[in-house]
Amino acid sequence: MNQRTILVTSALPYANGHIHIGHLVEYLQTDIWVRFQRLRGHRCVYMCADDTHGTAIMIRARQEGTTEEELIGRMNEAHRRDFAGFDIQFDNYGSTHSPENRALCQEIWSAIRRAGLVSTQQVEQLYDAQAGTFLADRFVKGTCPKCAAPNQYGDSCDRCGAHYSPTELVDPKSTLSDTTPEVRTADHLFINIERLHDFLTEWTRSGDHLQTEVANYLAGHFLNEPLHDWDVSRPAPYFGFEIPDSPGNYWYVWFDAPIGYMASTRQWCDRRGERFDDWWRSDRTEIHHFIGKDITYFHTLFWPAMLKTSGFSLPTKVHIHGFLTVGGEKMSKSKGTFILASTYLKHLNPSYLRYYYASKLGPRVDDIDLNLDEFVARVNADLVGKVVNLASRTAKFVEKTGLSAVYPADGGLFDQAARDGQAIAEAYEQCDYNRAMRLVMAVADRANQYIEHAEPWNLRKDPAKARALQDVCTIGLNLFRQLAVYLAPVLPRLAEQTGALLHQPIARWDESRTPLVGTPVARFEHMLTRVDPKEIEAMIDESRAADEPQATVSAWDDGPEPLAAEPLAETCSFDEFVKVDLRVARVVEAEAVPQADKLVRLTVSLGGDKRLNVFAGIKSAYAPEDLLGRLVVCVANLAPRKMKFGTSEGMVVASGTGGKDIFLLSPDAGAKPGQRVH
RNA sequence: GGGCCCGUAGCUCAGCGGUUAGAGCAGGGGACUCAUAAUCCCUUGGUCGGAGGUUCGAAUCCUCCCGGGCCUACCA
Repeated sequence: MNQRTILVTSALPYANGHIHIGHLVEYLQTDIWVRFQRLRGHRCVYMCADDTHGTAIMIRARQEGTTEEELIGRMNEAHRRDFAGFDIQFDNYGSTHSPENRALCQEIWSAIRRAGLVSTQQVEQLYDAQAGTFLADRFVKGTCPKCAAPNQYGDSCDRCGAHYSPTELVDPKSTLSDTTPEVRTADHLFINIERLHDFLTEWTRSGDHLQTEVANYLAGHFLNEPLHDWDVSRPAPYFGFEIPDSPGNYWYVWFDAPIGYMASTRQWCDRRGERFDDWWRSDRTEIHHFIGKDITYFHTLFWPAMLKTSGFSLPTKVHIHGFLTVGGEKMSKSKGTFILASTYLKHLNPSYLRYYYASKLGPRVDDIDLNLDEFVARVNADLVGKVVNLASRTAKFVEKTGLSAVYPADGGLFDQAARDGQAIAEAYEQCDYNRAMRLVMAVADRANQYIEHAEPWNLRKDPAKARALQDVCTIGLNLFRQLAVYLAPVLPRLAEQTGALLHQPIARWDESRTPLVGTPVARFEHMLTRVDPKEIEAMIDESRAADEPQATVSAWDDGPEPLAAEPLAETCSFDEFVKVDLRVARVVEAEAVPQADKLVRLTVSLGGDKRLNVFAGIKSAYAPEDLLGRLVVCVANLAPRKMKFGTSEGMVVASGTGGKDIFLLSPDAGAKPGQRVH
């Protein structure tokens, strides 16, 4: 067999969230395919990375009071951990926020420039002056200009379905700062992709690059009319890479994200001493992308166009899968079906999900459903009842003797299963895993029938039939080993356990064609336990519980704006905190400072005869007479500060943005002046 | 609003123009007891979402309708 050289990618998960079981459909589908190719003896590498750029990351970092780099670094670690927990094995897992990616973006961008495909066009957009950022449609809310429904997003109305641009909204508000955004115009850079129209028409239709339904979809929806220019830049502020020949503008996240596939490859090449061009500029290397149907457009039109223009290899195939539903419905946080990878791993064995998805996945774009009852039934019946059971019911009879020295007559069972390997391999190759699993289970059924018929448990009773017993178990274990080979892409752990049981590691698909004889057999240990439905319940409960704090927050309807407007300060140690001596104090004198716009002069008592003279900038919100007698919290050990009107010996703490929007803190009833706030 | 996909036995799906529509699981009956109450044999069960049409012939092709799912809304 000719050895193929194959580069495989999965879509880059966005650094804005954790991996959940919906994501895993894709990474498991890809990992199985990669493992299959390697088992077949091909050279196959699997590249992935985090997709880290864009407005959403920028805003989230702000809301969490952290930097984008810290946020994406944390997510990168979490993603790697989750993938590893599911035995998903990348050759390299990088980040789009890497020097390699920046360099490749630059290289591809230059090529697109040289090809004369870039133009500058003015784009009108709402701008939030307080947050200092342009607003995507979903960051603007206002009243629908058609039906006057309040609280509608900037693009269309949920109530009447009207379409409009965010500039048409009545009384628009930024969801970031709750201020009224202004209309601003900015220059954006566009790629004239229409110039590649003929190339794309040809590419999408030829060479099995796409599933037929995808090719038809593109032909009927995009390629039947001129392609719009693609807006690939965003004005500052934007978390991403600044475009070197267009200062102040950044590459749109969808420009640099797919280039992340290449950047990840480059990191791997540098580490392994490989030549990058052997992978991305070679006719001999196949490139396979696995993606979800939602990002079809980017991977089948823009991406090939970018690669073509910059002289890199085009994808051999873009494999597109559907989405996951749970119990026939979209994953739901409140129903507990929005299950994070990490939550799953706390309760269940990853092999279960690997097998279950394999048993559901086909080569089409169809959605797949995770039915939890079926999940239990499939795993228990197929994996434990049929497959593992084969070893379980034969291995112990040959623990002492090992396998027969010569493979016995088995009525053609082994040969038939070896021949089935062909069809199973084809199914894997086509990503028709559910067909592959059905074929494998048919082999398992025949093997169980054979054991049933041969009755090793009766042979065992007669010492004269020891030889026959050994032969029957040799056959049973060899059929089992074939299954382990066929399932190895899906269940790498089972393949390893089988290797250990029979003292012969499974490394090649072709090992399913030659019976193993004469080897010792290790003591049998359970390879996979049955799914306990209680664990599923516990997992669902935990997923539902994870949603509850959020539900509480939303019930109070507290918006994220204040925190966004003033991000958290850097971490402060306890020692630093205790330096600040906060005390409960009573206002015993209060007078406005006539010459000052904002100041009120207070005398606060810390109990006994301890008094502090404090100037507070609260005139616009509090009348001095209303303050007399009330309790406040003040910073009592603040260094005195000389002001025009006297010396301020402390600070009265308050929140708010200023003006009428100032709120003094007061302790609950019972607090006494002079008590420290800890 | 636009679009894509699906609707075949209780459940999950295969079949995608041609003999009486299949599988696994579940259900019912039996066998076995080696095995993680696993396995084996037999068996019940469907007017292929609905209505039209094309055809000698349709679950399979076309149209419409109904039901479900999903995506999309600085981009289509």
